[in-house]
Amino acid sequence: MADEKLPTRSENYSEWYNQVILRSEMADYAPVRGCMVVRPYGWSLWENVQDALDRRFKDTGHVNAAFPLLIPMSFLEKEKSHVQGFSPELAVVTHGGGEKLEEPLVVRPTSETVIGYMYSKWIKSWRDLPVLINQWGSVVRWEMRTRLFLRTMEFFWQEGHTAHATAEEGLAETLQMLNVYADFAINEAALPVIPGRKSQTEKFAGAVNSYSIEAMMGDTRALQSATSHDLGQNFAKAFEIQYLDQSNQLQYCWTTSWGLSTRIIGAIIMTHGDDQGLVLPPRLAPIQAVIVPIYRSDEERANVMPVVNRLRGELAGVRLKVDDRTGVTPGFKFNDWEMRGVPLRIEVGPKDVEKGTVALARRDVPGREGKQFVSQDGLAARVNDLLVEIQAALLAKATAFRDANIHDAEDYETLKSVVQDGWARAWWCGDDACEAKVKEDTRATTRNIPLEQPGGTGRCAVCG
RNA sequence: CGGGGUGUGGCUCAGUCCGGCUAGAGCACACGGUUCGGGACCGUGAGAUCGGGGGUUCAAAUCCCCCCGCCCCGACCA
Repeated sequence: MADEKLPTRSENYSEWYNQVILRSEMADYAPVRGCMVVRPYGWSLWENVQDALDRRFKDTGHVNAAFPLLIPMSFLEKEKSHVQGFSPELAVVTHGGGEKLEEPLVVRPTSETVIGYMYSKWIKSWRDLPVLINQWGSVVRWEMRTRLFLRTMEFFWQEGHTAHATAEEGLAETLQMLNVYADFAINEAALPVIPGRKSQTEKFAGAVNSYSIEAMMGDTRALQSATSHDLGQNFAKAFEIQYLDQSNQLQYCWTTSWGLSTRIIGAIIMTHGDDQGLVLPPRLAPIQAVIVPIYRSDEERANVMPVVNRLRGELAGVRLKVDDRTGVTPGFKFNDWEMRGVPLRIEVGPKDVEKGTVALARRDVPGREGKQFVSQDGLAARVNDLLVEIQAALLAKATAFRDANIHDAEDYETLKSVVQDGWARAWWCGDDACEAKVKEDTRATTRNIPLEQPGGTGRCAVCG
């Protein structure tokens, strides 16, 4: 709880981002460089993310399971492009039980290989398909540069791995889960993401095609917020995941994988946060509303607390915190909860007790304009309505910001200038050379190819 | 790994160029009092092998040599 003001978002975005995380007590630096400790407040947000996703996974027929952390090196080597893509960032265990291991083990950077190995044992018949399994856990990638939540060496995520009988089913699964992510991002996290397909150079190591949802951060940079991969038969062939079809023919399965990580928390912070700190979408916020009782004397306290306790009871359906800390002033508490992004603050003081009111302050509208005095009667209904309203307002604001920073580029000059401070939406012929040229000239990368095409000329903005 | 910075109580830093007495400040922390509707104030107190090692000197946070850590930019990426 530092007393100093945050750096403003516009003045130093990355410093602002770090300070918001540290001061809101979401996470902390670990003793190992590049790693992160997720503190209870941050983890609580992650649990809400997990719940929202798990509901969706179960609705689409998936079940959870757990696979091992350590994977024999030889497993990764079975899929050529997979090992090529991941080998530079592997953490490798060479010793165990005080002795050098015959075969090194890698700490999983992702689990396609072990899961593929298990699937090959489990799947024998078309009756076994589809296999729809998800795992919650953490993975390790030896990143060169790290940032809290956005890119740490160990990160928490879920990874779904499915096996199907046909290419069509595999693709349908890939797109279904992409849509699940988009639905989650938009409706739970209030992130107006754009779902689409990655270019061939940007796709996952070992995939036929990768799909992603891309979100725009407050500095207009893009953040890949979840991915869904159509693995074709690449992993099925590497691990011999085969089944007998109805005509007794041996067939390779078609597999998919999809994942969403704690990076989404970074996305939420960067998208919604402001100069006062975090702004959390009500549907995911660990604390949706905080009651700050205000009193000076024991007598005032005796008048205020019964009202606070009554309101606490009435707000039973809301994730609520009553801040009864002594020794800090109400003004301090206001700022403290704003830093933590709590969507609604309810102030109850002696004047409110007298008038039968409370002060209601919404986090997404800074300053006085976000504060109103309302009757204690019907407070629960009003709070619930406001939480819905705030959720919608955050999405609307982020959508407006995103759209204001996406520019159509029909020719190369326009494209080059537009990507300096926003996203360009441009036609592309699909050629790697054009993609490389853009990256060379502007350092901008292709993000994804939206599933819904935007119209326009249909002529490549790079090569004409 | 390349380029640029930086290392001094828990945090942010001053002091280093030009060596000098007991290493300072603000915040945070503990206790007491006054406060309390937008980050309170006063007093008292605790807390530091000045990143590590070596050297020069009567004397080193400060000068010299070696090592280490961390931060930012680039290559990599959920």
